[in-house]
Formats: sequence, C-alpha cells, structure tokens
Amino acid sequence: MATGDEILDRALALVEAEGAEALTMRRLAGELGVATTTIYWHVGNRDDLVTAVVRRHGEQMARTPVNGDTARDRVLDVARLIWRTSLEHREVTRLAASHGASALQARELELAMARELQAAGVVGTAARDAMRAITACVGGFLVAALRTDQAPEALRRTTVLADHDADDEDLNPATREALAEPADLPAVFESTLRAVVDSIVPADLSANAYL
Amino acid sequence: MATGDEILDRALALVEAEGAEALTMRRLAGELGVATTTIYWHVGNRDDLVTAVVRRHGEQMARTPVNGDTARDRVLDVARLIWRTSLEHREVTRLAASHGASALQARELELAMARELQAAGVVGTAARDAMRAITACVGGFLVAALRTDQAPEALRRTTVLADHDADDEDLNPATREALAEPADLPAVFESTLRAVVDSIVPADLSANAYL
DNA sequence: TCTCGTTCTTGGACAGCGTTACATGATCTC
DNA sequence: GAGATCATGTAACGCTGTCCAAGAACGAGA
Repeated sequence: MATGDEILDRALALVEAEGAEALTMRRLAGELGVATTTIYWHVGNRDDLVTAVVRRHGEQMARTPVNGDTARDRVLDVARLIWRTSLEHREVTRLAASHGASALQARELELAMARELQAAGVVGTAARDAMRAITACVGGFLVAALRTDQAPEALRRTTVLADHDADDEDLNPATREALAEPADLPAVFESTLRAVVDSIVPADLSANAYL
Repeated sequence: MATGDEILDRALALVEAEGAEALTMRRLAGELGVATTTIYWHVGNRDDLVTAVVRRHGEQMARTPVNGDTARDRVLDVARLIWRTSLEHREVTRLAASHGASALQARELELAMARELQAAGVVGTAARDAMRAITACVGGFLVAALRTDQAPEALRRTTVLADHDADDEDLNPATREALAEPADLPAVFESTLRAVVDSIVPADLSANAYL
C-alpha cells in the first residue's frame, strides 16, 4: 500500500507545509495512516528518511534551466538559482542544513555550476576551489536569511548588535543605528556574489586568481 | 551551592570536552552532582542555558587583540579571528549554530569589525552591509568546515559530487577527479575573504562599491 | 529559642522523541 | 492447501526537555 515513493512524497509535503521539525516518525506515520514501523521497513532510519527526502528535493530543484549569455553569467545564475530555490523551499533547506545534507540538496546544481565553470575555462582543482568558495558564500547567506525568520527576537543580529551597554562605544551613531536594522540581504548577497565570482572568473581572463 | 556561574562554566567545559550533543539537562546536572531542576531554578530553560553559554563564550572569544597596520588589514584580521577561534572551539560553534545563536557568539568580534570598518571610512548602512557580507562568508565557510568532520561519509561533498551515474558527464576528467577530493578550505577561505573585503575596502578607496 | 518567609533543592512524574523485538496478517509460489 | 516472503501492527525501551508539589536550608524578627 504505502510504497517508498509515497512515503517520501508525503514527508516532503509535510516538511514544506509544517516545517522541518514536524517531520517525526510518528507524525509522518499518522499522516499516512500507518504504523511507524512501516516507515522503517520501506525507508529505514530517520537519517535515511531525511537523506532520501533531501535527495529527492535536490533533484526537483535542478529542473530550472540556467540563463546567461557568457559562461561567467551562467555561473552567477546557478549561484542565484541555489539561493532562490533554497529560499523558496526554506523548510527543506532547514531540514537539510540541520542534517548536514546541504551538499546533497544542492548536488545537481553544483554539478551544473562545475559545467559552467568549465565553459569559462576553470577546470581541475581550480574549479573545485571555485565551487567551494561560491557555495560557501551562498550557504552563509542562506543560513543568515533562514535564521532571520526563525530565531527568537533576542538572538537576531539586529537585537544582539544593537543592545550594547551604551558606554564603550566609539562607534559612529549612524553605524550604530544602521546595525539595529536588518540589511537588504538579497542585495548584499548579489554584490558579494559578484565580488567572489569576479575573483574567479573575471571579465578579463588573464587576471584569474586561480589560474 | 551551585551558582549560575558555576553551572555555565561546567556547561561550557562539558561542551568543549564532549561535544554539543552532550549538553543535556540531566547530563549537566549529573556533572554538577545536582538535580536537573536546580539548573532550571538558576539558569532557566535549555534555551536560556545555551544562550547564556554561548554569550559567555563569545565574551571570552573577544580577548585576542586585533593586528594589522592599516584599517583594511585589521578588518581582515577580525574576520580571520572569528574563523580561527570558531574552529578552535568548534563544539561551542556547533552548539551556537544549532541554536541559531551564532550572532551572539560573534557579537563582540563583530562590533570590533564595525570599529575597524569605521576606521577604514565605512560607516552607516554601508558598514552594516559590509559586516553582513563578511560574516555571511565566514559563517558559510565555518559551516562547510564543521560539516566535514562530523557528517557521515555519505553526505560529504566529496562523496556526493563524486558519485555520479558516470553517463551524463561532459565534465573534464581533471575536474571530476578534483571534486572527489577535499579542498584546502583555509586557503580557499583566505582568498575568498580577500575578494570580499577588497570589494568593500579596496586599497584604492575611490573604487569602494559601497560609497 | 521559636517561628515565619524566602531561597534553594529534590524526587517523581508527563509527553514526546527514535528505535526495536516480536507477533500478526496478507500475498504469492509450489 | 502448505510454506515462504512481504507488509504491517502492538508494545515496549531508553532518551529527551519540562514541570509540580513537597521538602530542606537559612536569615531575620519576636
């Protein structure tokens, strides 16, 4: 009755609808009208379950075509694609992150990035290092973005940085005020991404730091 | 008998010695020779406990002086300081990350960075955006570095990217081989950090993208 | 010294989690 | 129809965070 695929589909839907924390064995079993042991039989561990869910979602994520005239533009586009789709499916992203499976979630898109890097003339260990740099940045911004809409107010960067003891500050008032308000993360992401990609695949190839 | 400070010290020691997962209420209570409820009385929730532990550790982290001749160098140094100390105390970093309290852990150092940015002529919202960019990158690399020594082999980037179905590959063999081996993360971090900081505080100030 | 009120600590419970041993029912094969 | 394989259910184990009600320690006022 309950095939492995059905279980994974339901798990994915559950995560997207009610958050990563809602994915418990009992909850999913209840959702399927089935005993928890059935999940163990078809899918395995909870680790196995999460891994399978993330992998499945990662494959779906890679359906979007990559745009851009130059290879460099397409590298940028793949990075933006990871950013955008990870945010659109933020609960799955959260699940993957808490499971240490982010690499699995972005696998297909990272391979796409490797292809575009190759088209831009970046290959071998240089391509690997370039990918690490780009994906680390994307991941860092994702963590920041996801934290913002989940962490309690008291742990938000704005709160944490704004609430100083007001004495030791040789900090510009304008800066202090700015730190208390959230940044336009997508905009900061875009300019940072450009800076990183520029250092790898510059318009002028002769200046490539990785070659 | 058991003051709040003693509890936090012990909790911190426990995390550093046996990992973030070892910090359970019962385990900590046992360590202190006390009932779990005592922790609740002195510190509060587990959330409160973790928050207090991370804050305390964050304050200790900021003891190291910042080096560098120019303000730009000192900005770089603060970023490296966050990177290095977070790795040295990786279990606390992991605890903070899983709790969404990374901003709290790095609070003091981020304020130090804001001061150095100011000295470099970056203030107001530009300073805030610059900090977000730098800390997001540092955080992204940290996540990558910490994942490497914890996630099961099957979820590692090297494994995930190497294990393709061998058919669809229009990928350079050298690249494919490189992807299967771990990168020199500290080196990639260093060059990426430079690229990001360069785009914010260039040697030639007139080219500052944020001004 | 006795007692009162606050501060501190405790034991024991509750619900939830992942996981498993075991028993049961269903289905297919010979 | 008998037996093997597949699929599911029942009930428990140990772990987690959390809370309640009851008791112990202690300082101060009568």
